[in-house]
Amino acid sequence: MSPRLQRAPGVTIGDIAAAARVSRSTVSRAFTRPQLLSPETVDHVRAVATRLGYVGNQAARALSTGRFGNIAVVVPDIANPFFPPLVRSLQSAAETADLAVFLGDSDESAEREAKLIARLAPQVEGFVLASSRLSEELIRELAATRPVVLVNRDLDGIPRVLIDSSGGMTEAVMLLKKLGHQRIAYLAGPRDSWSDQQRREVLTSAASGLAVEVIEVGRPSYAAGRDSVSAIVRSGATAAIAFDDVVSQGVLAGLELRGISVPSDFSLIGCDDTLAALTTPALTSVSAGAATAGTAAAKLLIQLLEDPTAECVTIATHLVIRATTAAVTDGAMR
Amino acid sequence: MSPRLQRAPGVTIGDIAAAARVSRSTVSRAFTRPQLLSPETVDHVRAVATRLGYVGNQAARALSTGRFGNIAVVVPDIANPFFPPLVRSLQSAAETADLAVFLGDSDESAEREAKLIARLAPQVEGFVLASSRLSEELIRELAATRPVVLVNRDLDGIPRVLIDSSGGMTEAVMLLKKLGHQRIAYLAGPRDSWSDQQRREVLTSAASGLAVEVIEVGRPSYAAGRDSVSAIVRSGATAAIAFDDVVSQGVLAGLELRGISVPSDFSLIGCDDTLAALTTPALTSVSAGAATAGTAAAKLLIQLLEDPTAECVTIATHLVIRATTAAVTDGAMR
DNA sequence: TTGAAAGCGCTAACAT
DNA sequence: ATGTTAGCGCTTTCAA
Repeated sequence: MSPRLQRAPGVTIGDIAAAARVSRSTVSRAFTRPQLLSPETVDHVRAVATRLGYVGNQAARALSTGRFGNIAVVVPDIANPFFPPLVRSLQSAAETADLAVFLGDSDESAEREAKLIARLAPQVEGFVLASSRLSEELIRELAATRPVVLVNRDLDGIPRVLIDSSGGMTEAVMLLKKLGHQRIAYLAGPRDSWSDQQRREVLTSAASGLAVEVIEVGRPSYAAGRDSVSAIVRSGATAAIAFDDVVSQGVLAGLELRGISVPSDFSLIGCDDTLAALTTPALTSVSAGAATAGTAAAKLLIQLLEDPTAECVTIATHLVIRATTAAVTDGAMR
Repeated sequence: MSPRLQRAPGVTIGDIAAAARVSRSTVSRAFTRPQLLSPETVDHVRAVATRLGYVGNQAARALSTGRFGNIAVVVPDIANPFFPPLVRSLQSAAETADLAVFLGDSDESAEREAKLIARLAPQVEGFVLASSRLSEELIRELAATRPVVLVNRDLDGIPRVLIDSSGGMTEAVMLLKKLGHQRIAYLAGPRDSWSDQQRREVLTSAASGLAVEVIEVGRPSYAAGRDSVSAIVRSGATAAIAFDDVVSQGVLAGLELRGISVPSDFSLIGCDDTLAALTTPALTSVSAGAATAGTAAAKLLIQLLEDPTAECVTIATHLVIRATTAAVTDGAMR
């Protein structure tokens, strides 16, 4: 049976007190500190509350306790397929702890992110900042005020969930090497993205014996990927790893446009495994477990709310091989 | 143990009043109704407030005014690519009106949706319910309480944004007919989805001279689409329209698996245009303008907050032709 | 084990 | 144009 929705005037503690013939403090205690009451009283009050469809007024509670029961998650672009699974699992975990979640979309802008945070700050217990574009200074300033959990941003001393690309990226490079590729391209993501920085590093260090051409695509998008193909061709690479699956799809389209077939003429690997399993051909991708990260971030924040001790959670990645990688056929792109 | 110590250290109106040597109401008015005050007073108070780093306490404001400055958007599944663009544009429009937005993900469950709503209700001005799974009764009960805007749910008298598939669906059928198809399949969505109901109706009425085979796939997913291919083959259809792009991708994969090429052997059309433009091959799809709907819903709700008059906004769809449709080659599937 | 009463920070009559 | 006062719904001393 579905819970009843709150009625227009709102059922207050006073209403319950009257109906249950107890004082308002007793009603309050029945919910917040039931151990102080006799079990019968607790049961009775709760039964009445349920019957009346009582839902605590968070604003009033917050005013009294300073706790809001809300958290906020801020992302650069909820339409980027990396974030929805993260937000989804985040909200699910928050719900379990009876926390409501605000969503902020900064549109990849540090300025909008700051505004969003300022707007939300007065009514949330804490923040989850995913792929934050904010300056380190601003983040530290915020973190000094209230619990903050970072996702894919590595700031020492601030609780964070890091999706460690190194495993998957290394596997990707190894695979490409094994398949006979000698020159590969990396379609790089935004400069201020921690994930991108990490991927660049891993790539160059794992690529011994392999030439890596870094191609900047700016804001990662399908169009950016598609348009980067001329640069890829120019580089002479026979395989590419893209910053994410969206870019990867764009590259795929751009290659097909030029008559370059994947995987027979060219091998392609994406990252994050967001679109990869949902497309035809299915994309080889570095799986990032965004959903896992969302849950981890929520749990970390919830824990932080009680015990403000910094922590860092790392989530491993691995390569998921699908239809877009193959051995070089004649050693070079046609 | 004093929970009050956890309250965020904040500068209050009282502090400003003392520092500025005016009453608290003057301080309040300097922010909410400055036209009632002398310009000098306003400037002075605001200067002091800024110097002290004053940030209004939303909870207190809400408790006093009954206005929260928050709205909530509830979706069945934020990971479904239809919703992120909607939520994104919704939040953007809300931001313009200085409204913060809560996100609820009901996981396709009416019960969880009701819980979410009950939890959020005491701190939001209004709701946007996208593809709500709630019973009509519960929705009406909620709508009696506070402004509610429905997306893709058609309840008379309740403000709603309807993405009208009929235009796009008709175009799709016409195209298929023109291309020489005589028997097409419709991969149907969830029974309780308004969009699906509308699509079925349009399909059967627009398909004169065309045999339409309706194939139920249950909860729309990639796997469901892929697994429905045997039924498609059995039906003898040479083209298919899928309930959404995710199903469409699944069908595409299933067809390729059986050696049936799209579009040379089979024509495929998706709906919603979510994944369609981001994949290779790009998918022909009935564009649904989810982002437009999000903006429309936000605007409708904002308008409703001032003038509670019901309204219904309809958003037209059209067919976007991409690489997955073509004329029948030999009149039947190989 | 329960009740009475004092605020939390703010806004909005009602005064002046 | 500005001050005074009374709450909003809840939690939490302090009493009983």
